[in-house]
Amino acid sequence: MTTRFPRIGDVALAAGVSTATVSRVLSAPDRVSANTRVLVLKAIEETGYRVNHAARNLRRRQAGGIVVLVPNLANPFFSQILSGITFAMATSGHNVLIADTRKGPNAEHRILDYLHNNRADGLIVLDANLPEDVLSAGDTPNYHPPIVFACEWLDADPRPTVTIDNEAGARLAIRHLADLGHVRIGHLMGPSDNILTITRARGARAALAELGLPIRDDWFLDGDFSLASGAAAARAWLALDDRPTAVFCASDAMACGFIGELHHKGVRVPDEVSVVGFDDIEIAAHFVPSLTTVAQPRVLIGETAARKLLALIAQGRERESATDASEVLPVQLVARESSAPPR
Amino acid sequence: MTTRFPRIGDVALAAGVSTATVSRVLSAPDRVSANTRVLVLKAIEETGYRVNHAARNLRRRQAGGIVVLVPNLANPFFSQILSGITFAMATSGHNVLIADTRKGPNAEHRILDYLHNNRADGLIVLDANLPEDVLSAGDTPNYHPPIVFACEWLDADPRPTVTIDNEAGARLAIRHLADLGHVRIGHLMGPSDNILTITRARGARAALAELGLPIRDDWFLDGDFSLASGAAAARAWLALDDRPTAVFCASDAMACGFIGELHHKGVRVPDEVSVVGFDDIEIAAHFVPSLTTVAQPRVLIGETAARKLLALIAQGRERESATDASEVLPVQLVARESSAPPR
DNA sequence: TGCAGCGATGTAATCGATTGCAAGTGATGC
DNA sequence: GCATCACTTGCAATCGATTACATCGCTGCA
Repeated sequence: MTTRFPRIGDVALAAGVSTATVSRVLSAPDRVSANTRVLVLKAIEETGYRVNHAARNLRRRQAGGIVVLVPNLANPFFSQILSGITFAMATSGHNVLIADTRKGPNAEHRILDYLHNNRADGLIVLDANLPEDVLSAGDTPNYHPPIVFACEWLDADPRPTVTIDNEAGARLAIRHLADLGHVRIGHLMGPSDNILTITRARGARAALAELGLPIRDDWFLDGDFSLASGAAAARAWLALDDRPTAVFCASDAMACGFIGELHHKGVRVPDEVSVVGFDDIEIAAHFVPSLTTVAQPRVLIGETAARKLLALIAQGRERESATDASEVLPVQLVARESSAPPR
Repeated sequence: MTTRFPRIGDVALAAGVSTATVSRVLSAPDRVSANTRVLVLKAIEETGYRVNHAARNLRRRQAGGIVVLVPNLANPFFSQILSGITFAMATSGHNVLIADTRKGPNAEHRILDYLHNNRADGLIVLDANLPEDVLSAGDTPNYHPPIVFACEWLDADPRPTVTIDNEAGARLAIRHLADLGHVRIGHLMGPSDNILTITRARGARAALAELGLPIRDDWFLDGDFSLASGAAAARAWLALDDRPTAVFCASDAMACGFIGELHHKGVRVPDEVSVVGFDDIEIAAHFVPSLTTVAQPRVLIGETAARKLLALIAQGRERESATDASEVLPVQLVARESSAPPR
């Protein structure tokens, strides 16, 4: 507390140059001669100088950070995506703020705060099911920083997205079960208004149709991606008169909840019913039984979204505008113990 | 892009007052008369004004955010702690930056960046196993923002901590197993240099001693809190000539990995061995079998740590200094299927 | 009447870095 | 020998909000 932080002026003094030169060494080193550059760097070292980001951001008219909107931080599926994002952002010097859109009081208010209060230079949205007005580009468009959607997206929205091929993923799952010999295949879905739910269910239906297998509405169970909803679906499955011999779940969490609850009720997987998940979260390989699932390149999704956002931010500064909107990354089926031929 | 953001001056103009008054309405409303206050608020509404945080932070000589250092974001154990932290911080207007200390390239460098580069007004550290120098208070103490340790801590460090009673938690687990009739009890530990590993192992040893049960070094298995290390420990357990009939694992993740691997090898839990975990992560209740474990009040831990940090930050500004350092929160045993009387 | 005291408001300096513009230097070309 | 150009560097305005200090008007009391 006794000594102040060194300012850029202190460095300039120590190096015998102007503050402008010090600043250039920091943000445009090639605009400074090699000699003075080492001089300044030595002075920075000696004084222990650190840039004051508030001052830099003020002058540069930027926020210095981006915000990631996550529907549920507790879901381990997202953490690897975040990993990819922070990795890509670290090199650009942007802070990464993570906001859980569902948890905590007045979550919606917090998000609007991020959106409008120029706290962020850009947004990565992993939750497309936000209240209408929150993401509507219509009102006061100049107040909105650039947005990239990842994983989820809004259907007729022109903004860039980074997604996986959900229909293809669902097809992989259904075909895998069919290949094992299943002909009675059900699907445990996510929340009905969710784009992932829609596309995965569409893929599942399409695959069933192609294979000439029955598509029965009572075999399409409702869930919300959570463990608890998987358990609830297990009870619904047990209550069916005429049960499918295999269930494709739209998330690994639901698959785990489903299997866990069945186990409680004395039903064995895959002996009595095969289960396939979606996401390949870390525990999938360690579950009992280990979970057959559709794997997503999560780190890559995060990295790609981050890079896209950085490009948009840079564009905004140069007042250009042209980004090829969407990127669709591949998925992969990982076969494990939870799926087997029907009895 | 055409129109600039309204500045505080625009609001002042619209309300017919000075910028000082507008600023006061925003940050000290009672220093302004009720009349002008409504006038100013209306003007803010009309102009759509938002404070520029960079300018505010610059003038107030603060960073406007705190950083949370997490050892592994992918571990769902941490997300609820983060939930508590963000909740408490939202009301204070601080941004919350989350940094994974283990993942990504040059993680250490990133942390030092946070620490020294006045990006943060304070730190919450959930990972006490950082490189020595990173957290050493010795060098250039005035460069360090206040730090609160949560969950983990450094042993002879005077800085405030928010923890649980790890020894008591371990005792609960051991006693539970003993109550079920187990006399041959092992312990799967975390990384050897970790304070949680040390205290939990100490509690386990103490409980075994009190109960007059054998304490055998070959029954203390090595792990690192991860799923994979739990699986490895299962193989180690299988390789023992003389096995314990129950294993207390220092984390739920390891317990799941342990059980999963045993299942692969055809060993049933709890029939052939009972397992108790630690943490009570969400999946514990849904695992097969559901996991007996020691539950921590995670949201409370996060909230408490956040409040403590805010107090420290406020203190720093007033140049006082007096915070009662530590807070120890209670734990609770949750009995489920993975523990049962020995055969 | 005069003055202390208080509440409300305005004036202007300040936080610390960035950057447009201009000036200085030396090299190159004709 | 002079104009031109590239390259470095410095000067000083600027980003937008906060706040110490000054001012003003009013009340209440001696």
